[in-house]
Amino acid sequence: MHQKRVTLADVAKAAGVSRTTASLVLSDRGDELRISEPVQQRVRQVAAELAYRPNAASQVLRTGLSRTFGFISDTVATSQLAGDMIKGALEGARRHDHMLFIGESEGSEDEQARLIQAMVDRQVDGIVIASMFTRERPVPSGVGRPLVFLNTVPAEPRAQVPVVIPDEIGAGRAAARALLDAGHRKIHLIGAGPTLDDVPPLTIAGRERLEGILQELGGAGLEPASGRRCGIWLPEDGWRATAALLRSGVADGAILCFNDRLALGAYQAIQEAGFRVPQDFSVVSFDDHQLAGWLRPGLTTVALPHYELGRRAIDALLAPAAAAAGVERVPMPLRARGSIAAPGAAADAH
Amino acid sequence: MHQKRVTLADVAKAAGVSRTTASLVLSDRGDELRISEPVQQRVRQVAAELAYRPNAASQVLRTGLSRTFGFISDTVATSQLAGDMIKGALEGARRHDHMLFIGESEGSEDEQARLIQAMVDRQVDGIVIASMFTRERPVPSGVGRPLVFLNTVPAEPRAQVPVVIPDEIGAGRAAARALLDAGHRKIHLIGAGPTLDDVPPLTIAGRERLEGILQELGGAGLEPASGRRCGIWLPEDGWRATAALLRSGVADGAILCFNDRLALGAYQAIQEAGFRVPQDFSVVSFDDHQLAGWLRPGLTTVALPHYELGRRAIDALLAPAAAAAGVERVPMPLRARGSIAAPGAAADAH
DNA sequence: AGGCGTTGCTAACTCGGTTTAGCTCGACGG
DNA sequence: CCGTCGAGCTAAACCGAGTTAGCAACGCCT
Repeated sequence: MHQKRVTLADVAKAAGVSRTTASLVLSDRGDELRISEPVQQRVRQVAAELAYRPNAASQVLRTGLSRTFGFISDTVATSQLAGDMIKGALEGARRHDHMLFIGESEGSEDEQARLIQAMVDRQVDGIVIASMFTRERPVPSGVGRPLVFLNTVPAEPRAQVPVVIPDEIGAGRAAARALLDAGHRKIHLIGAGPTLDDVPPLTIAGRERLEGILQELGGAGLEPASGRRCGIWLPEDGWRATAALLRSGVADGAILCFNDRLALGAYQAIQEAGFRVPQDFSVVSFDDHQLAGWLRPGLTTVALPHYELGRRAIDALLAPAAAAAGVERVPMPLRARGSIAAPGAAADAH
Repeated sequence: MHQKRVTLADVAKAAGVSRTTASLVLSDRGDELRISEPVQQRVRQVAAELAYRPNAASQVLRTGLSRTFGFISDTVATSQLAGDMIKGALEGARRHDHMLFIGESEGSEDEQARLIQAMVDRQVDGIVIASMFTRERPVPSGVGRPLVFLNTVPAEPRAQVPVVIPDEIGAGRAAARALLDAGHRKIHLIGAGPTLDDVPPLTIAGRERLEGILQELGGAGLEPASGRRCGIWLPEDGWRATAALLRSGVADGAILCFNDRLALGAYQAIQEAGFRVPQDFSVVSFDDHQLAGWLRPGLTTVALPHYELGRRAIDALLAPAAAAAGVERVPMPLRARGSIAAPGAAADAH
């Protein structure tokens, strides 16, 4: 099956030159080392005719550079979000003419260590350690290659690792601002809040989104009208919290969900209670899950820039160490769809 | 940054033996080539103390085996389905102690050729060519490595490529059977049908699912009560088709959607028209998108076994060529949730 | 004529493993 | 006392590139 590959020696022989000459020409150092133009042309032509391709293993062995990156995430399958992050990383790798190894640690430090080891054995030029939701992780030691944390914050405060994370505080502000701009003053939080103490544990996104929200509301002299913390942010949690909110007598206003899955639950509860989005309730949330575009009406949401995150993480691997160390916050853009209306829209319509 | 790695020569010197001996011991050929037990122990201990790791590039160069597979899909990000497939492939690779390169061709044959080239340059031991929805693709030539088509059918009928695809016909039967078993006789198709001519172009899944449905209905002496072909299978298409169905006067029965996104649209149309799932309409579909578990009621759907597909594709890469050539159909299991009830359930409830 | 610089190319070493062929030493048989 | 055999190990070749040091031929200058 493995047919014989054409080697540099084959090209050299066919072109009637030494391996050295062939190597120099094909790595574009021919001019630098004064190989005559006719010889260069001949070598190039022969190489093309024989469809010569250098053996990467050999280049790696000699140069120590593999044109390869590693990408380790704690879980790949959670959603298309992970896919987008990988997609961004792939594009980043492509731009630098690298290939990408991927691995999944399932959250296990042992498995992660195994993957790092396997990648380092293969001489990767750098490794991205990614999480699917923003959280703290210890920095693996003794890797000996450039390392970047993606959507992940080093557990050690003074760690010298470049970090790429979404700007969740800005996102919180943007979500709140969208509702304020529409004229809303009664804003109910689903997922966390109303105060900074009411945040699910371990989630950095939750805390920072809430910070941003409170900042922006505070700037307008407001506080959340209510807030309900959910331990996990699944649709059913959003449904439950929203149903409780409606049962408490709230009949209109704005609902700010901490992610799109919660918002799906909110939609369901609102519809089941006979209210409508956006006439009775404006809804806004975070993530820009694929789902957001599928709901009726489309869900306005602050997008997690997964693609950008992936791409920038790869770029950070190649940045000079001095420039790279530090936290890069990638902006989260608002995706306006149809779930926000001015308050009182339902009354106006009558 | 790249600290000096410990090499085999270092281990050999520290253990006071030759590189040959160290190599033999560490590749477990020590007994075979009669290296004495004390020497073996010393070599192993020194290797462990120095944290010796063989340089994969060098092994690849010598042996031609890289312990690496390639996985090329046409698109990664479409949904978590792709993620599951990759996850399965990762698990498959892990079991064989391989790493996984991934690449995305975006549907371009040129880009795919580039990726194959880059992977072959890196001496991968095999390549999986995957599609995110089942379709025909030409078989790349001259790869010189084992190749497996995943969720992809060779355009050339006589191509010698192992193929791993989901059993869509069985899935069609299972979906229809689930409705028949609940007592339904009036089954409306959303996405394709009512006859085999009414299938969106290029989608093998559509044709085969329909075949299975028609087979199973035919076995019960039935035909679809109606069928609506949709060019694309997005929620909005499902919403439009279902809304049209309801406007035509249909007020109860069973709706069989060709995928979960269409089913989401169907849910929306049903709810907006004031009907309920499953009391007025039973709904069943295909894919087991994450969404299916989030809907209220949960959507009963025939799952695409993406994880299994990915895993088996990797296994097929390592199967002996004779055994591997041919089509492997992976079963699609029914995920029963709450969207199917007996017909007339709404009337009974009154 | 001899020395010097330039042009154009190559021999030989290197990376870090695997593998083949063979060497050395002691025991044993005849 | 010599030859043979097996145990236990190693020298050296090899995989396919990149890289360093330097050689041969030629022209030019003095």
